[in-house]
Amino acid sequence: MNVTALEEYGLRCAVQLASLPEGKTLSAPDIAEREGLSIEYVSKFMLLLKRAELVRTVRGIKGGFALSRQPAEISLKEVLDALNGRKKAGSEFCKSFTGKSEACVRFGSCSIRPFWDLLSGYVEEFTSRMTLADLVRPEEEIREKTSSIASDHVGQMRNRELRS
Amino acid sequence: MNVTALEEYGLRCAVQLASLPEGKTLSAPDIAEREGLSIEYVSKFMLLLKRAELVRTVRGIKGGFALSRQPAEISLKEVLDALNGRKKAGSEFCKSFTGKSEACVRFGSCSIRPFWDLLSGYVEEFTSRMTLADLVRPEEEIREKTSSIASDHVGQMRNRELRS
DNA sequence: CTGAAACAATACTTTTTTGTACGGATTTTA
DNA sequence: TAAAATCCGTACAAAAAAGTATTGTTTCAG
Repeated sequence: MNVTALEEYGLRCAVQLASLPEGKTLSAPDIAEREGLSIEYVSKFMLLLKRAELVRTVRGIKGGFALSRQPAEISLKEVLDALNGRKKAGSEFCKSFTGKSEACVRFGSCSIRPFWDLLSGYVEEFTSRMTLADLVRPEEEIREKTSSIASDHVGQMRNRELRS
Repeated sequence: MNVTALEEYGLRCAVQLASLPEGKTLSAPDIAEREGLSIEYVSKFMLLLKRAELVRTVRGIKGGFALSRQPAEISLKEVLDALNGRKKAGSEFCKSFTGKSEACVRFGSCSIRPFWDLLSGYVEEFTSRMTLADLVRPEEEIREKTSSIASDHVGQMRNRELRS
């Protein structure tokens, strides 16, 4: 389970936009400069973010990129999904299978799937509730927020247990 | 953030061994058969697990593989690390950098790093406390266990907050 | 109106990951 | 002791991901 390059660098570019004053735009060369990345690579990320409608663009000289919504209204999950383009997370492995069999052997009963599902469930919740605005604030405030996400998560799991 | 093929299929093979009666071994062809994977591919995983000393082998005809410890004593983190072979999780991005700069631009102050660190911290804790034994038990018991891991996690975060 | 600077899009190259193939070493069994 | 079945290890091929290059379109400024 690892972070992809697209997620890592694409998120950085998004954070650059999030730290921009309202109404301003930033050009690809500017972002590339600030992040120490190549202009072409930055352009690639920005195109993905634009297609996901997270970013709006201004063309022509003096053009550039800006977030299409407030930083606090854009979850990290949205950003990461836009960059990652729908990967097989968790249960996708059950269908697309590499071996001889048509599908996964454990079709009826499988204890590995719930393991991945629980883990990725937490990741989803965490990234859904963190926003771009959180990543332009000082470090200390992040820890505070994650703590509350985690305790909500526990609450939800308890509820699921009770219902079942 | 996605699960690699090595993690997914390698873990399955490890679980096959975990569900084996004490003292018994399972050959690569057997595992391949049970998982619907190719023998060569299975051999690759088993080699990795052996090198990490999670698995012991018996050579020659009638040979095979067995876990070198009790399933309950082998964490999923150990298995996944063995398969994944030390990837750049989180903070590795700060050093190995793709762009022009020597290292990451945000060297002094960075709020993206703590985000990944907190997330991967949870993943580490989760996978450290789940064991192979957990994955051979029925699904329902997994949920129970994950719930307790999560609430401990919250407790730890609270403590960190208080100390800082 | 023309050139410069920017976004848009696709094609291309390189590197990594995924998965297979094969030859050698080891041990049991007949 | 020889054959068969197994692990061991590397080399190889195919696919995907990571980055780069290039060409086209838009817009501003002079």
